[in-house]
Amino acid sequence: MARQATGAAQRVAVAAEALRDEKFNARRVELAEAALETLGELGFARTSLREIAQNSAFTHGVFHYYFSDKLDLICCCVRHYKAKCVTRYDEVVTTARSRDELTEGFLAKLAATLENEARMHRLWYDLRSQAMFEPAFRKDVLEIDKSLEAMIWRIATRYAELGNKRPASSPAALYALFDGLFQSALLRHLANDEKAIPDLLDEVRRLLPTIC
Amino acid sequence: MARQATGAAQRVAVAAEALRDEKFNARRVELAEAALETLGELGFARTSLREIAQNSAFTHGVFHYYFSDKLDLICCCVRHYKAKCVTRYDEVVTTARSRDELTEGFLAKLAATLENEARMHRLWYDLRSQAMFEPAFRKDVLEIDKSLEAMIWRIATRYAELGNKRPASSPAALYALFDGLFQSALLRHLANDEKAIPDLLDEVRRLLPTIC
DNA sequence: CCAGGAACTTGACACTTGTCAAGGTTGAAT
DNA sequence: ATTCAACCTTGACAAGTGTCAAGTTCCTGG
Repeated sequence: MARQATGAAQRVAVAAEALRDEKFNARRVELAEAALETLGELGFARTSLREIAQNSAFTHGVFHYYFSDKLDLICCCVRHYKAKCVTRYDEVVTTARSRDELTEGFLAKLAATLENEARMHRLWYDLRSQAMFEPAFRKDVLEIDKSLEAMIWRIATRYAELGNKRPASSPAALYALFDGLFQSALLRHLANDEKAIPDLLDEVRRLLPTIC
Repeated sequence: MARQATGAAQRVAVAAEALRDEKFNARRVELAEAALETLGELGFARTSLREIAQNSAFTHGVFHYYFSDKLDLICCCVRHYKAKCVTRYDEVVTTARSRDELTEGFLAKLAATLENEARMHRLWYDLRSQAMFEPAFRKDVLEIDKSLEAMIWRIATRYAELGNKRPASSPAALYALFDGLFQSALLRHLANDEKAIPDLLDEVRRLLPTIC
């Protein structure tokens, strides 16, 4: 009976802890999301915890309550960013019924991303560069890179499938190609180059038929 | 005669000033080169002027004598870096007498660069990302990017020429492809992935015949 | 209702940062 | 030999940094 009571109490305790953990994690994500605002605005090098706090509804102390240090916070940001990014084109891929439909859907999303989420993406490129210096970032960054490669691969294989073909290059090469084009377009777009987006779209439109 | 004397004096003064300018610029380059050491080691975000000074033969004050501020110094670094980079493959391109020779020469240089100059290249990617946040960097970075694109294009056109063909893609796409592959390989290499370099070489070897 | 702990705020700390002014050193022209 | 400007060093300054400990508020279980 004592044992049973203990068992029940333990179960309750475990459940309570799980709940607390969940709440804790939800808060972490909230804070990470707030941090991403400032990081996207200023970049890694110029962003301090106090600046993050000032551009949010939180005080700078909370961040130390939920994160062991600055790197921990930013790692959490990077991981959170991933979840939002990696499925961006999946709807287009699954709904497109022809090559043209897929092409147009892809291009439209590409343009919209470049237009509306430039800040988040420049942060991604910033953090990926930071990973070359800071080992703590590497695991997460490499993982996200793999996910993005898979994302591109899903598009390419579907595109090939719709033409009864198979992609002519490896996943790595295709990702390198599109990532390189996007990165260059992003920089030009941020430098107020009006032709950045149309040039990217033209390039991709021309390229798609040649990769399969 | 007074006019002649003035003219001569002016010519002397102009020459003296030119000499002074040259010396001044030479010193700037010296300082920039010293700064590149530390920047390559720590990255833009973690590099301070004092750190740069401590890892060099100079005191931190000199840097303010020769540069108006930190951005000025780093811009000078970027510009100086460019000159060293952009001609890396030119010898291979001009001496190669066959496709195979060009391929092997290119791959060898690629591997050597990744192995020996990883620090300089991660700095380049860092600064290119910084340019997305810091307008002051954009002009130089975009210019260097163009030069690198031209460098890749020289390789591709020569490779095509040696097979009596023409490149199948645009300069922008080819640069995006190789830059993307290199960047990914660099990150993996820095993360101690032993397969980073061989994987890159395999990929490029497979890719080259398909781009022309 | 109240004790106690979780959640959060505040202010202080030790340190680093970019910048600059005041001074020293050097070398060449007079 | 003196002078003067170019060159460089030094030390100080204010502003900003990450971190943390002490205190406050709030909420929930008993």
